[in-house]
Order: sequence, then C-alpha cells, then structure tokens
Amino acid sequence: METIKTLPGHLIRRMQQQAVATFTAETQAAGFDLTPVQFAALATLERKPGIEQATLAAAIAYDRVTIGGVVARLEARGLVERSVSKTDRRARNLQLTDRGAALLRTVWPAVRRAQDQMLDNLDAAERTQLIALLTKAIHRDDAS
Amino acid sequence: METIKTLPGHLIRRMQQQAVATFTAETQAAGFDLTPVQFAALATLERKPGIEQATLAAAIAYDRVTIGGVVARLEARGLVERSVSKTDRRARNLQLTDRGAALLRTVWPAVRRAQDQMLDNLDAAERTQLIALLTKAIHRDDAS
DNA sequence: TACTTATAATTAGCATACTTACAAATATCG
DNA sequence: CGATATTTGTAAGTATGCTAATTATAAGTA
Repeated sequence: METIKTLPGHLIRRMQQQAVATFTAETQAAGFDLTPVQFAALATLERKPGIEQATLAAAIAYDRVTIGGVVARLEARGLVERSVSKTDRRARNLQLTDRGAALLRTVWPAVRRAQDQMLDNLDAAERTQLIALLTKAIHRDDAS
Repeated sequence: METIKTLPGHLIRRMQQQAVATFTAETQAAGFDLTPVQFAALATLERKPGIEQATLAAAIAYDRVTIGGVVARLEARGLVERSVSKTDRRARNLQLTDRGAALLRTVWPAVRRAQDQMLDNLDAAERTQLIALLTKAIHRDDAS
C-alpha cells in the first residue's frame, strides 16, 4: 500500500532516468560528448537561427538560468555564438557556428537510435500510445 | 521533421519536469519542504527499517553517491539516523527518527494529491494505460 | 595465511535544474 | 515626458544526478 514503486511520479522519473542514460550511451558510443539539453538547444537553434536566450529557454521548456549556463558551455566549446541584440541591448542573439551545425548534423542518427531504444520494450502500437498519452498529459494550462 | 518536440525523450523530460513541479507545489502548499527523492527515501526506510545506504539506493534506483548526499541532508534535519553496521563496518544502517516517521505520515496526503494532479489531463482509463506502458517500458535488462 | 578481488561509503568534479535577487534596459501608462 | 512595471541576463545558493577515484573493510582464493 505504502510502496513508492507504483506511484506515477516514480515511474515517470525512472523512465526519464533511462531515457537520459540511453541518450548518453548512444551518443557517446558514436563519439559525441553532448547532454540532452545541449542537443535540444543546438537543434532548436538550427531551426530558429538568431533566437534570443529567453526565447530558446521557453522553446525547450527550461528556465532562463539553466539555459544561460548551457549556452555558456556550448559557446566555450565553439558550437554556439552569442551576440548582443541590435534591437534590445539586454538580449543575446544565438547562432550555431559551423562546427555546431556540423556536429548537430552528424549526431542526429545516434539521437534517433536513442529515441528508438528507450522504447525498446514497447511494440509499435504501444509506442504510439505512450507518446499520445504523454503529449496529452503534458499540455496543462501553460503553453508548451 | 527536425523538431525536438515530438521526440519521446523530450516528452518524457517534460512529463518528469511537471511531475516534480506538481510534487513540490502540493507538498509545499501543505507546509512541507521535501524533494521527491527525499520522500522516496523516507518512505522506503519506513518499509525497510535498518536498511543499508547502498540497499536504499538500489531500492529507489539511484546511485550511491546521490543517496549519500540525500541521506546526509535528511540526517542533518533530524529525520533519519545513521549508524555503523555491526556486521560490516563499511556500511551504514538507516532508521527513521520519530520526527521522520511523523513527517512521512503527515505528508502522504499531499503526495497522493500530487500523484493525481500530475495526470490531471488524463481520464481514468488513460491513467491506467500510461502507468502500464511506463511500467512495461522501464523493465529493461536490469532489475528494478 | 598472503594475495587478489569486490564492495560501502566518501570525495572531487561536472552538468543540470530550480528559486530568489539584482542591475540594466525596455515597455507601458497616466 | 516621467513614473512604474516588465523583461533579459546574470549571480548566489540549494539539491539533484552522474562518473571516476580513493579509503576502509570484507570476501574469496591459492
């Protein structure tokens, strides 16, 4: 009755834990050193070049402080470029460097493999179901 | 095509993010200052008094280092007692203090509310489905 | 018994993630 | 225009989470 193991919160955390482990294993096996949030940042910057830091944070659902640190590390590695916005001196416009774009391109296959592997135990129908349920469960009052 | 938002990894992370936020909001609203892992540790110690740190870590699926820190903070707050094992001087036996047991008892309702609320957008059948899918997805090669 | 291996906990180090507080800049409104 | 409120990024602080290395102890083996 009082066991933790059947609580949704525990299951969700375990799923996330395995997802991160799978992501890390698959990308490292392919020779990359990239965290999930770093990948998310790079992928979003490719789709929306020149975006501001706060916009990036909102786009991938993180707080501004965390993204500030993530972007700083990506910048230190030469994968992202930061520049003061011409229209708003508070803001920083973000751009992938050539190295960042190249890395993103080459890491995608490993990421795809990881996404597949983290749902390994489910068949195709179950995967679709899980994705649908998560999507529905996530969309609360706030915009995603 | 190259968007992050439909990837399982992203959905799982968002779900976990909301689950933690809901847990924190609900427990804080009830006047408690407890993280999910701290709650998991306390709840497990109630069911298995005298357990060792490494066993606790394995029971709730964390690494020993993280649990070492968590237990240290719980001990500092007087919720858990740590003692050197009589049969193995390397190990530490863990016990809830009276305060820890009392806190656990009183926080449970808020935790229950949080578990419900994190699946708010799903109806009863969908909740059962999601829990079943997560449970199945999680049980990989390793034991849980 | 001596040697080797394995295990428990801790330390060090890194990267999330979050809140609160703050300074600078911008937006809004009377 | 001027006062107020909001927004952007950062700093400080706390707590996860993880790996690798270290220390102390235990267990296994020749």
